[in-house]
Amino acid sequence: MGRGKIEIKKIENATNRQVTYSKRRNGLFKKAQELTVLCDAKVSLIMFSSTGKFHEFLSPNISTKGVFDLYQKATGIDLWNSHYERMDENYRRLKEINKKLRREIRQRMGGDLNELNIKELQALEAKMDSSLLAIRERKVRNLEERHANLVMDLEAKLDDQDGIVETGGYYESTMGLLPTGASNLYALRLYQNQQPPLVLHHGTNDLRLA
Amino acid sequence: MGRGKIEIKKIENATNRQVTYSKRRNGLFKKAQELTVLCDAKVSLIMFSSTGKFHEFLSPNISTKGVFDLYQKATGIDLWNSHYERMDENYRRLKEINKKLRREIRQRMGGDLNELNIKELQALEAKMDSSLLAIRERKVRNLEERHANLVMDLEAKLDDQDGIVETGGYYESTMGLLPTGASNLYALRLYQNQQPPLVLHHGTNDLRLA
DNA sequence: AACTATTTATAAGA
DNA sequence: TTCTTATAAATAGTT
Repeated sequence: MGRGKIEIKKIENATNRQVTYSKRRNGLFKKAQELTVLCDAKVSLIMFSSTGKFHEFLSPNISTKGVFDLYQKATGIDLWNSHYERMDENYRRLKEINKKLRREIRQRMGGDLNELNIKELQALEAKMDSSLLAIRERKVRNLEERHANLVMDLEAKLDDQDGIVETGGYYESTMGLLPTGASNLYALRLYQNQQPPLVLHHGTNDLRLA
Repeated sequence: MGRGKIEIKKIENATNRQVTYSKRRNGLFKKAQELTVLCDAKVSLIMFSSTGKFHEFLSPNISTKGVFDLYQKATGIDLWNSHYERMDENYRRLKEINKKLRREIRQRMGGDLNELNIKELQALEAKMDSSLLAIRERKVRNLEERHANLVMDLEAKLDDQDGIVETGGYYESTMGLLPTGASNLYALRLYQNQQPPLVLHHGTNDLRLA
Protein backbone atom coordinates (compact mmCIF):
# COMPACT_ATOMS: atom_id res chain seq x y z
CA MET A 1 0.00 0.00 0.00
CA GLY A 2 1.91 2.89 -1.26
CA ARG A 3 3.27 4.20 -4.50
CA GLY A 4 4.92 0.87 -5.07
CA LYS A 5 4.88 -2.59 -3.59
CA ILE A 6 7.78 -3.42 -1.28
CA GLU A 7 9.40 -6.67 -0.36
CA ILE A 8 9.23 -7.59 3.34
CA LYS A 9 12.91 -7.68 4.23
CA LYS A 10 15.14 -5.44 6.30
CA ILE A 11 15.42 -1.90 4.90
CA GLU A 12 19.15 -1.33 4.53
CA ASN A 13 19.07 2.45 4.32
CA ALA A 14 19.06 3.54 7.95
CA THR A 15 17.17 6.79 7.38
CA ASN A 16 14.53 5.05 5.34
CA ARG A 17 14.25 2.34 7.94
CA GLN A 18 13.74 4.93 10.66
CA VAL A 19 11.02 6.71 8.63
CA THR A 20 9.21 3.48 7.89
CA TYR A 21 9.47 2.45 11.53
CA SER A 22 7.90 5.71 12.60
CA LYS A 23 5.04 5.49 10.11
CA ARG A 24 4.24 1.85 10.66
CA ARG A 25 4.54 2.17 14.41
CA ASN A 26 1.78 4.76 14.35
CA GLY A 27 -0.28 2.52 12.13
CA LEU A 28 0.17 -0.37 14.53
CA PHE A 29 -0.79 1.76 17.50
CA LYS A 30 -3.89 2.96 15.76
CA LYS A 31 -4.93 -0.58 14.90
CA ALA A 32 -4.28 -1.72 18.45
CA GLN A 33 -6.36 1.14 19.78
CA GLU A 34 -9.22 0.32 17.42
CA LEU A 35 -9.14 -3.34 18.34
CA THR A 36 -9.26 -2.43 22.00
CA VAL A 37 -12.38 -0.34 21.49
CA LEU A 38 -14.21 -2.35 18.85
CA CYS A 39 -13.71 -5.73 20.47
CA ASP A 40 -13.31 -4.81 24.11
CA ALA A 41 -9.91 -6.52 24.12
CA LYS A 42 -6.88 -6.07 26.31
CA VAL A 43 -3.79 -5.24 24.28
CA SER A 44 -0.18 -4.69 25.27
CA LEU A 45 2.13 -3.59 22.48
CA ILE A 46 5.76 -2.97 23.36
CA MET A 47 8.31 -2.04 20.71
CA PHE A 48 11.98 -1.20 20.49
CA SER A 49 13.42 0.27 17.31
CA SER A 50 16.70 -0.98 15.88
CA THR A 51 18.31 1.97 17.66
CA GLY A 52 16.80 0.88 20.96
CA LYS A 53 14.06 3.50 21.20
CA PHE A 54 11.12 2.35 23.30
CA HIS A 55 7.41 2.81 22.55
CA GLU A 56 4.36 1.13 23.95
CA PHE A 57 0.62 0.97 23.63
CA LEU A 58 -1.53 -0.31 26.45
CA SER A 59 -5.29 -0.72 26.58
CA PRO A 60 -6.73 1.71 29.09
CA ASN A 61 -8.50 -1.12 30.90
CA ILE A 62 -5.29 -2.79 32.11
CA SER A 63 -1.77 -2.22 33.49
CA THR A 64 1.48 -3.67 32.23
CA LYS A 65 1.76 -5.61 35.47
CA GLY A 66 -1.81 -6.86 34.90
CA VAL A 67 -0.95 -8.01 31.37
CA PHE A 68 2.01 -9.78 32.80
CA ASP A 69 0.01 -11.57 35.44
CA LEU A 70 -2.53 -12.66 32.82
CA TYR A 71 0.30 -13.72 30.53
CA GLN A 72 1.69 -15.96 33.22
CA LYS A 73 -1.70 -17.47 33.92
CA ALA A 74 -2.27 -18.11 30.21
CA THR A 75 1.14 -19.58 29.43
CA GLY A 76 1.97 -21.17 32.75
CA ILE A 77 5.37 -19.51 32.48
CA ASP A 78 6.50 -17.83 35.69
CA LEU A 79 8.62 -14.94 34.52
CA TRP A 80 9.57 -14.04 38.05
CA ASN A 81 10.99 -17.43 38.67
CA SER A 82 14.62 -16.80 37.88
CA HIS A 83 14.58 -13.75 40.12
CA TYR A 84 12.65 -15.53 42.81
CA GLU A 85 14.66 -18.70 42.79
CA ARG A 86 17.98 -17.02 43.40
CA MET A 87 16.55 -15.24 46.41
CA ASP A 88 14.75 -18.31 47.62
CA GLU A 89 17.91 -20.36 47.53
CA ASN A 90 19.72 -17.90 49.76
CA TYR A 91 16.66 -17.62 51.93
CA ARG A 92 16.38 -21.32 52.51
CA ARG A 93 20.07 -21.65 53.20
CA LEU A 94 19.83 -18.92 55.84
CA LYS A 95 16.80 -20.56 57.36
CA GLU A 96 18.60 -23.86 57.61
CA ILE A 97 21.64 -22.27 59.24
CA ASN A 98 19.35 -20.42 61.57
CA LYS A 99 17.68 -23.63 62.62
CA LYS A 100 21.02 -25.23 63.35
CA LEU A 101 22.17 -22.25 65.36
CA ARG A 102 19.02 -22.39 67.44
CA ARG A 103 19.47 -26.05 68.05
CA GLU A 104 23.05 -25.56 69.12
CA ILE A 105 21.99 -22.87 71.57
CA ARG A 106 19.20 -25.01 72.96
CA GLN A 107 21.63 -27.81 73.58
CA ARG A 108 24.11 -25.54 75.28
CA MET A 109 21.27 -24.34 77.45
CA GLY A 110 20.58 -27.87 78.60
CA GLY A 111 17.49 -28.35 76.45
CA ASP A 112 17.02 -30.99 73.73
CA LEU A 113 19.61 -33.16 75.37
CA ASN A 114 17.56 -36.19 74.41
CA GLU A 115 19.07 -35.91 70.94
CA LEU A 116 22.58 -36.52 72.24
CA ASN A 117 24.21 -39.80 73.08
CA ILE A 118 26.51 -40.29 76.03
CA LYS A 119 29.69 -39.39 74.13
CA GLU A 120 28.17 -36.19 72.84
CA LEU A 121 27.00 -35.31 76.29
CA GLN A 122 30.50 -35.75 77.64
CA ALA A 123 31.92 -33.58 74.88
CA LEU A 124 29.32 -30.88 75.50
CA GLU A 125 30.04 -30.94 79.19
CA ALA A 126 33.76 -30.49 78.59
CA LYS A 127 33.16 -27.63 76.16
CA MET A 128 30.82 -25.86 78.53
CA ASP A 129 33.32 -26.30 81.31
CA SER A 130 36.07 -24.68 79.32
CA SER A 131 33.79 -21.87 78.17
CA LEU A 132 32.78 -21.21 81.72
CA LEU A 133 36.45 -21.03 82.65
CA ALA A 134 37.01 -18.44 79.90
CA ILE A 135 34.06 -16.41 81.10
CA ARG A 136 35.30 -16.42 84.67
CA GLU A 137 38.78 -15.41 83.58
CA ARG A 138 37.30 -12.65 81.51
CA LYS A 139 35.22 -11.45 84.43
CA VAL A 140 38.33 -10.98 86.51
CA ARG A 141 40.17 -9.27 83.68
CA ASN A 142 37.17 -7.08 83.08
CA LEU A 143 37.15 -5.95 86.68
CA GLU A 144 40.84 -5.10 86.45
CA GLU A 145 40.35 -3.19 83.23
CA ARG A 146 37.41 -1.31 84.60
CA HIS A 147 39.46 -0.23 87.53
CA ALA A 148 42.28 0.92 85.29
CA ASN A 149 39.86 2.69 82.92
CA LEU A 150 38.22 4.44 85.82
CA VAL A 151 41.56 5.98 86.74
CA MET A 152 42.25 6.93 83.12
CA ASP A 153 38.79 8.41 82.64
CA LEU A 154 39.11 10.61 85.65
CA GLU A 155 42.39 11.93 84.34
CA ALA A 156 40.96 12.41 80.83
CA LYS A 157 37.94 14.32 82.00
CA LEU A 158 40.17 17.00 83.34
CA ASP A 159 41.32 17.92 79.82
CA ASP A 160 38.57 16.85 77.42
CA GLN A 161 35.07 18.27 77.71
CA ASP A 162 33.64 16.93 74.40
CA GLY A 163 30.89 14.31 74.40
CA ILE A 164 31.23 10.89 72.95
CA VAL A 165 29.71 10.22 69.51
CA GLU A 166 27.58 7.12 69.44
CA THR A 167 27.86 4.86 66.44
CA GLY A 168 24.53 4.26 64.71
CA GLY A 169 22.95 0.90 63.91
CA TYR A 170 25.42 -0.66 61.56
CA TYR A 171 24.00 -3.25 59.21
CA GLU A 172 26.19 -6.15 58.25
CA SER A 173 26.36 -6.61 54.47
CA THR A 174 28.23 -9.89 54.19
CA MET A 175 25.77 -12.25 52.56
CA GLY A 176 28.09 -15.19 52.18
CA LEU A 177 29.03 -16.12 55.74
CA LEU A 178 29.91 -19.78 55.94
CA PRO A 179 27.44 -21.88 57.89
CA THR A 180 30.21 -23.51 59.87
CA GLY A 181 32.18 -20.33 60.49
CA ALA A 182 31.21 -19.70 64.08
CA SER A 183 31.47 -23.30 65.03
CA ASN A 184 34.94 -23.79 63.56
CA LEU A 185 36.13 -20.74 65.36
CA TYR A 186 34.84 -22.24 68.49
CA ALA A 187 36.49 -25.58 67.89
CA LEU A 188 39.83 -23.88 67.43
CA ARG A 189 39.40 -22.11 70.70
CA LEU A 190 38.39 -25.26 72.49
CA TYR A 191 41.31 -27.35 71.43
CA GLN A 192 43.59 -24.86 73.06
CA ASN A 193 41.88 -25.13 76.43
CA GLN A 194 41.14 -28.83 76.54
CA GLN A 195 42.83 -32.18 76.74
CA PRO A 196 43.26 -33.44 73.12
CA PRO A 197 42.47 -37.11 73.91
CA LEU A 198 38.99 -36.25 75.09
CA VAL A 199 38.21 -34.26 71.96
CA LEU A 200 39.56 -36.78 69.53
CA HIS A 201 37.12 -39.39 70.73
CA HIS A 202 34.07 -37.50 69.61
CA GLY A 203 34.22 -38.54 65.99
CA THR A 204 32.13 -36.74 63.33
CA ASN A 205 28.96 -36.91 65.32
CA ASP A 206 29.84 -34.04 67.62
CA LEU A 207 28.34 -30.60 67.93
CA ARG A 208 29.77 -29.07 64.80
CA LEU A 209 27.04 -27.40 62.78
CA ALA A 210 27.60 -28.90 59.33
CA MET B 1 -11.75 -0.18 4.73
CA GLY B 2 -14.55 -2.39 3.90
CA ARG B 3 -17.93 -2.27 2.30
CA GLY B 4 -18.83 0.54 4.62
CA LYS B 5 -17.17 2.81 7.08
CA ILE B 6 -17.60 1.87 10.72
CA GLU B 7 -17.56 3.94 13.87
CA ILE B 8 -14.82 3.03 16.36
CA LYS B 9 -16.90 1.92 19.33
CA LYS B 10 -17.58 -1.40 20.98
CA ILE B 11 -19.36 -3.86 18.69
CA GLU B 12 -22.41 -4.92 20.65
CA ASN B 13 -23.22 -8.09 18.69
CA ALA B 14 -21.03 -10.70 20.34
CA THR B 15 -20.66 -12.87 17.24
CA ASN B 16 -19.73 -9.90 15.11
CA ARG B 17 -17.30 -8.72 17.74
CA GLN B 18 -15.62 -12.11 17.83
CA VAL B 19 -15.32 -12.20 14.03
CA THR B 20 -13.88 -8.71 13.87
CA TYR B 21 -11.47 -9.53 16.70
CA SER B 22 -10.24 -12.53 14.80
CA LYS B 23 -9.77 -10.63 11.53
CA ARG B 24 -8.11 -7.60 13.02
CA ARG B 25 -5.94 -9.66 15.31
CA ASN B 26 -4.46 -11.35 12.27
CA GLY B 27 -3.98 -7.99 10.62
CA LEU B 28 -2.19 -6.68 13.68
CA PHE B 29 0.05 -9.72 13.85
CA LYS B 30 0.94 -9.36 10.20
CA LYS B 31 1.79 -5.69 10.66
CA ALA B 32 3.88 -6.47 13.72
CA GLN B 33 5.71 -9.17 11.82
CA GLU B 34 6.39 -6.82 8.90
CA LEU B 35 7.66 -4.10 11.21
CA THR B 36 9.99 -6.57 12.87
CA VAL B 37 11.51 -7.57 9.55
CA LEU B 38 11.48 -4.25 7.71
CA CYS B 39 12.84 -2.18 10.56
CA ASP B 40 14.77 -4.74 12.57
CA ALA B 41 12.64 -3.88 15.59
CA LYS B 42 11.76 -5.85 18.69
CA VAL B 43 8.04 -6.20 19.13
CA SER B 44 5.94 -7.81 21.84
CA LEU B 45 2.21 -7.92 21.20
CA ILE B 46 0.04 -9.56 23.83
CA MET B 47 -3.74 -9.63 23.51
CA PHE B 48 -6.72 -10.96 25.40
CA SER B 49 -10.15 -11.06 23.75
CA SER B 50 -13.24 -9.96 25.63
CA THR B 51 -13.80 -13.64 26.41
CA GLY B 52 -10.29 -13.90 27.89
CA LYS B 53 -8.65 -15.77 25.03
CA PHE B 54 -4.91 -15.16 24.88
CA HIS B 55 -2.79 -14.51 21.78
CA GLU B 56 0.68 -13.11 21.38
CA PHE B 57 3.22 -12.12 18.80
CA LEU B 58 6.88 -11.89 19.67
CA SER B 59 9.78 -10.89 17.45
CA PRO B 60 12.03 -13.87 16.88
CA ASN B 61 15.02 -11.91 18.11
CA ILE B 62 13.79 -11.64 21.71
CA SER B 63 12.03 -13.40 24.58
CA THR B 64 9.10 -12.17 26.65
CA LYS B 65 11.40 -12.04 29.64
CA GLY B 66 13.86 -10.01 27.55
CA VAL B 67 11.11 -7.58 26.54
CA PHE B 68 10.19 -7.00 30.15
CA ASP B 69 13.78 -6.52 31.22
CA LEU B 70 14.13 -3.90 28.48
CA TYR B 71 10.78 -2.43 29.47
CA GLN B 72 11.98 -1.97 33.00
CA LYS B 73 15.20 -0.36 31.83
CA ALA B 74 13.26 2.00 29.55
CA THR B 75 10.55 2.99 32.00
CA GLY B 76 12.42 2.73 35.26
CA ILE B 77 9.47 0.73 36.58
CA ASP B 78 10.52 -2.39 38.41
CA LEU B 79 7.77 -4.92 37.86
CA TRP B 80 9.44 -7.46 40.13
CA ASN B 81 9.59 -5.05 43.00
CA SER B 82 6.49 -5.97 44.93
CA HIS B 83 7.45 -9.62 44.74
CA TYR B 84 11.04 -8.94 45.52
CA GLU B 85 10.45 -6.63 48.43
CA ARG B 86 8.35 -9.06 50.37
CA MET B 87 11.03 -11.68 50.08
CA ASP B 88 13.80 -9.26 50.84
CA GLU B 89 12.11 -8.17 54.03
CA ASN B 90 11.92 -11.73 55.29
CA TYR B 91 15.43 -12.36 54.13
CA ARG B 92 16.88 -9.43 56.02
CA ARG B 93 14.97 -10.29 59.14
CA LEU B 94 16.35 -13.81 59.05
CA LYS B 95 19.86 -12.52 58.48
CA GLU B 96 19.56 -10.23 61.49
CA ILE B 97 18.31 -13.06 63.71
CA ASN B 98 21.06 -15.24 62.40
CA LYS B 99 23.66 -12.66 63.33
CA LYS B 100 22.29 -12.41 66.85
CA LEU B 101 22.24 -16.16 67.26
CA ARG B 102 25.85 -16.37 66.17
CA ARG B 103 26.83 -13.69 68.61
CA GLU B 104 25.05 -15.43 71.42
CA ILE B 105 26.85 -18.66 70.64
CA ARG B 106 30.20 -16.93 70.43
CA GLN B 107 29.62 -15.39 73.80
CA ARG B 108 28.60 -18.66 75.35
CA MET B 109 31.78 -20.14 73.96
CA GLY B 110 33.85 -17.54 75.74
CA GLY B 111 34.49 -15.43 72.64
CA ASP B 112 33.58 -11.77 72.14
CA LEU B 113 33.43 -11.28 75.85
CA ASN B 114 34.84 -7.81 75.34
CA GLU B 115 31.34 -6.69 74.36
CA LEU B 116 29.93 -7.55 77.76
CA ASN B 117 30.07 -5.47 80.90
CA ILE B 118 30.59 -6.94 84.33
CA LYS B 119 26.91 -7.47 85.04
CA GLU B 120 26.38 -9.26 81.76
CA LEU B 121 29.40 -11.43 82.45
CA GLN B 122 27.99 -12.41 85.80
CA ALA B 123 24.65 -13.24 84.18
CA LEU B 124 26.31 -15.31 81.49
CA GLU B 125 28.37 -17.15 84.07
CA ALA B 126 25.26 -18.01 86.06
CA LYS B 127 23.44 -19.19 82.97
CA MET B 128 26.33 -21.35 81.87
CA ASP B 129 26.58 -22.78 85.35
CA SER B 130 22.97 -23.82 85.35
CA SER B 131 23.20 -25.23 81.83
CA LEU B 132 26.21 -27.25 82.85
CA LEU B 133 24.25 -28.60 85.77
CA ALA B 134 21.45 -29.65 83.43
CA ILE B 135 23.91 -31.36 81.13
CA ARG B 136 25.51 -33.27 84.00
CA GLU B 137 22.13 -34.37 85.27
CA ARG B 138 21.17 -35.46 81.82
CA LYS B 139 24.37 -37.42 81.44
CA VAL B 140 23.57 -39.49 84.48
CA ARG B 141 20.00 -39.99 83.39
CA ASN B 142 21.19 -40.95 79.93
CA LEU B 143 23.47 -43.63 81.37
CA GLU B 144 20.61 -45.05 83.35
CA GLU B 145 18.34 -45.06 80.32
CA ARG B 146 20.96 -46.66 78.13
CA HIS B 147 21.31 -49.45 80.60
CA ALA B 148 17.58 -49.97 80.74
CA ASN B 149 17.28 -49.84 76.94
CA LEU B 150 20.05 -52.35 76.52
CA VAL B 151 18.08 -54.84 78.53
CA MET B 152 14.91 -54.09 76.58
CA ASP B 153 16.66 -54.34 73.22
CA LEU B 154 18.09 -57.72 73.99
CA GLU B 155 14.64 -58.98 74.85
CA ALA B 156 13.11 -57.40 71.77
CA LYS B 157 15.64 -58.88 69.37
CA LEU B 158 14.51 -62.33 70.28
CA ASP B 159 11.08 -61.71 68.71
CA ASP B 160 11.51 -59.05 66.02
CA GLN B 161 13.80 -59.66 63.03
CA ASP B 162 12.67 -56.73 60.83
CA GLY B 163 15.06 -53.87 60.07
CA ILE B 164 14.49 -50.27 61.09
CA VAL B 165 13.23 -47.80 58.51
CA GLU B 166 15.23 -44.58 58.47
CA THR B 167 13.36 -41.32 58.13
CA GLY B 168 14.54 -39.16 55.22
CA GLY B 169 15.70 -35.55 55.41
CA TYR B 170 12.66 -33.69 56.60
CA TYR B 171 12.56 -30.02 55.67
CA GLU B 172 11.01 -27.59 58.09
CA SER B 173 8.36 -25.41 56.46
CA THR B 174 7.57 -22.92 59.22
CA MET B 175 8.52 -19.54 57.80
CA GLY B 176 7.26 -17.42 60.63
CA LEU B 177 9.37 -18.43 63.63
CA LEU B 178 9.61 -15.62 66.11
CA PRO B 179 13.09 -14.11 66.36
CA THR B 180 13.06 -14.29 70.13
CA GLY B 181 11.50 -17.69 70.36
CA ALA B 182 14.54 -19.69 71.37
CA SER B 183 15.83 -17.08 73.72
CA ASN B 184 12.56 -16.65 75.57
CA LEU B 185 12.35 -20.36 75.99
CA TYR B 186 15.76 -20.26 77.49
CA ALA B 187 14.96 -17.41 79.83
CA LEU B 188 12.01 -19.35 81.14
CA ARG B 189 14.18 -22.31 81.82
CA LEU B 190 16.82 -20.24 83.56
CA TYR B 191 14.54 -18.54 85.99
CA GLN B 192 13.59 -21.94 87.28
CA ASN B 193 17.14 -23.00 88.01
CA GLN B 194 18.58 -19.75 89.28
CA GLN B 195 18.35 -17.35 92.17
CA PRO B 196 15.79 -14.69 91.17
CA PRO B 197 17.70 -11.75 92.74
CA LEU B 198 20.72 -12.28 90.50
CA VAL B 199 18.62 -12.37 87.34
CA LEU B 200 16.52 -9.38 88.16
CA HIS B 201 19.56 -7.16 88.34
CA HIS B 202 20.46 -7.54 84.68
CA GLY B 203 18.05 -4.97 83.35
CA THR B 204 17.24 -4.87 79.63
CA ASN B 205 20.84 -5.03 78.55
CA ASP B 206 21.24 -8.74 79.13
CA LEU B 207 21.72 -11.57 76.71
CA ARG B 208 18.21 -11.72 75.38
CA LEU B 209 18.25 -11.68 71.60
CA ALA B 210 15.74 -8.97 70.86
C1' DA C 1 -14.14 -19.39 5.30
C1' DA C 2 -14.41 -16.67 0.71
C1' DC C 3 -15.53 -12.74 -1.80
C1' DT C 4 -15.27 -7.89 -3.06
C1' DA C 5 -16.53 -3.03 -2.75
C1' DT C 6 -14.63 0.23 -0.07
C1' DT C 7 -11.87 2.26 3.26
C1' DT C 8 -7.43 2.73 5.17
C1' DA C 9 -2.42 2.51 5.33
C1' DT C 10 1.61 3.81 3.46
C1' DA C 11 5.85 4.26 -0.14
C1' DA C 12 7.79 7.51 -2.58
C1' DG C 13 8.25 12.10 -3.57
C1' DA C 14 8.19 17.06 -2.24
C1' DT D 1 10.30 15.75 10.06
C1' DT D 2 5.51 16.45 7.84
C1' DC D 3 2.38 16.64 3.85
C1' DT D 4 0.77 14.73 -0.41
C1' DT D 5 -1.02 11.32 -3.27
C1' DA D 6 -0.94 7.18 -6.09
C1' DT D 7 -1.29 2.71 -5.02
C1' DA D 8 -1.20 -1.50 -2.08
C1' DA D 9 -3.40 -3.69 1.67
C1' DA D 10 -6.97 -4.44 5.08
C1' DT D 11 -11.39 -5.36 6.06
C1' DA D 12 -17.00 -4.72 6.67
C1' DG D 13 -20.61 -6.60 4.99
C1' DT D 14 -22.17 -10.22 2.27
C1' DT D 15 -22.50 -15.12 0.66
